[in-house]
Amino acid sequence: MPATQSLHLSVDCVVFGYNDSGLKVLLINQKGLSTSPETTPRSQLPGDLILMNEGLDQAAQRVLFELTQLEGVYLKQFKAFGDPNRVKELKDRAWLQSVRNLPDQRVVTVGYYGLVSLQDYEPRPSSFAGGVQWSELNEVGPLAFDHNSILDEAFETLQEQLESQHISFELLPKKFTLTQLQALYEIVLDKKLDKRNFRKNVKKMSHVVPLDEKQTGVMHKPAQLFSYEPQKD
Amino acid sequence: MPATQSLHLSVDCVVFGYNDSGLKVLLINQKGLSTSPETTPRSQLPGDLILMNEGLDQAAQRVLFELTQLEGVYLKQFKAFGDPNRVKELKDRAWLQSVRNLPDQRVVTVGYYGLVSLQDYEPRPSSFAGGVQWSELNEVGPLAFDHNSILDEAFETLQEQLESQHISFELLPKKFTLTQLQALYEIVLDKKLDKRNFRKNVKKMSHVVPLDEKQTGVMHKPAQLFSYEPQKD
DNA sequence: GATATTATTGTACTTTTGACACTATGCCCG
DNA sequence: CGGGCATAGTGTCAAAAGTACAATAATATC
Repeated sequence: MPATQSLHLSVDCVVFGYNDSGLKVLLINQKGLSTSPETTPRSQLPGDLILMNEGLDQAAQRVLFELTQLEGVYLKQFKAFGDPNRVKELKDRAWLQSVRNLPDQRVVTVGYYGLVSLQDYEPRPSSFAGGVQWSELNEVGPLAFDHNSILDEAFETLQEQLESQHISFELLPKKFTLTQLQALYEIVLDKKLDKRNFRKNVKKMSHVVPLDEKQTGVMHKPAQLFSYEPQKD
Repeated sequence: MPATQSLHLSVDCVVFGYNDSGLKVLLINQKGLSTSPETTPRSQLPGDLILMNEGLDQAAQRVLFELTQLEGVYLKQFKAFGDPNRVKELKDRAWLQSVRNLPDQRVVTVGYYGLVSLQDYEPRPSSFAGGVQWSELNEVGPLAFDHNSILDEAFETLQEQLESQHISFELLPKKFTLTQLQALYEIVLDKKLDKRNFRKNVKKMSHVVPLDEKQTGVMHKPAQLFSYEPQKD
């Protein structure tokens, strides 16, 4: 008879936030405890153990809300991470000991990526325990645990799914211009796109509909606003 | 302080097997215990709890081997299933009670899909405890737990990834004909393909290389054999 | 009203996709 | 050994999709 299994299960959320100044990722800072040298608090992805009576998607929503106050965010599971030593590194022990009943327990985590428009979800950073920050994607330093890998895989998933899954609109304001949409594509896919060809393609998408409204507050020709209509298609 | 988390983690493998007679899925039969009416043993996907010191991929390989003797199979994680009640249904209790120390424990499972060629991996069904069978995909009856959903999602994943991931070759013998490759595509994608256009496309794939060898044992013009060369591309 | 700034639009070319039917080869059998 | 059978193998044309490319239009500011 095998030994009784004993491990923890968590969810970790890689929340991407977008506005005209670029693509960011939401990180939280581990609380205090910078006593010893190699245990200086690091940033990490918002994540925590799931509760006994909640599903995984539900856990991701709850954990994200509890840690960052973000609510109703588009979240999608993308991969489980289960290396037996993923929380065993020295650098992470101090923090684990400060928050877990069983800090030595193995933890398997289910990764979610999340998408928000930084314009609609006005970011309220550091409003919570330990601090919350939107960090420029390519300025993310070393994170706790294997969170750098999780972040990388989440971004690769985003790149793969951006076009096929109608998710780009989750990163934009409800009303957006085609220039904004194109800039988003260029940043996520990391390549320049031709403006006229891009617009030709968008016109074929029945789920992107023009509104009777134009951009305001800009000092040049205001652009047509569009919105995403999921039902169509 | 939250209650200590206590749950089990398993892996479940949806192994697809292919030969000229179609696409099958590997199921195992729950052992005996058909005492009570609604607890007649059902088939299920090969799966079991992970061990404390193994990774997820490793667990999937081990569990598959222990339950079905299949070794070295292409396995890929596709989704975690964590409904809190996924192992709580009445129909599944008898079996759980017969095999688990803690039959009431919540179980989250990580789903893997697997691919084998039924020609190379000569199927040795019912060689093991409780019986092993290759079941025609559309003749799968009600399975234990949420295994029907897991199977469905695995198949959808296979359909989505077949073309982009060079995985079709895992379902074919090492040496295969273009007709076999096309038949596989037609079955997995569930649509007829044009022979000439299909071959035109294959010729563009540098990882599909013709061998100096032809089909034997057929009573008609023997076809050219091809093989998959992963390094190219 | 001139200027600055971004929005908006079309065309020619290339590449890819999709529809479609006949000839070739090897085996079997008489 | 020749005819029949079964599957292998191959090319062309039209439509659609993708790609490169630049001039005009609308608004705010000064």
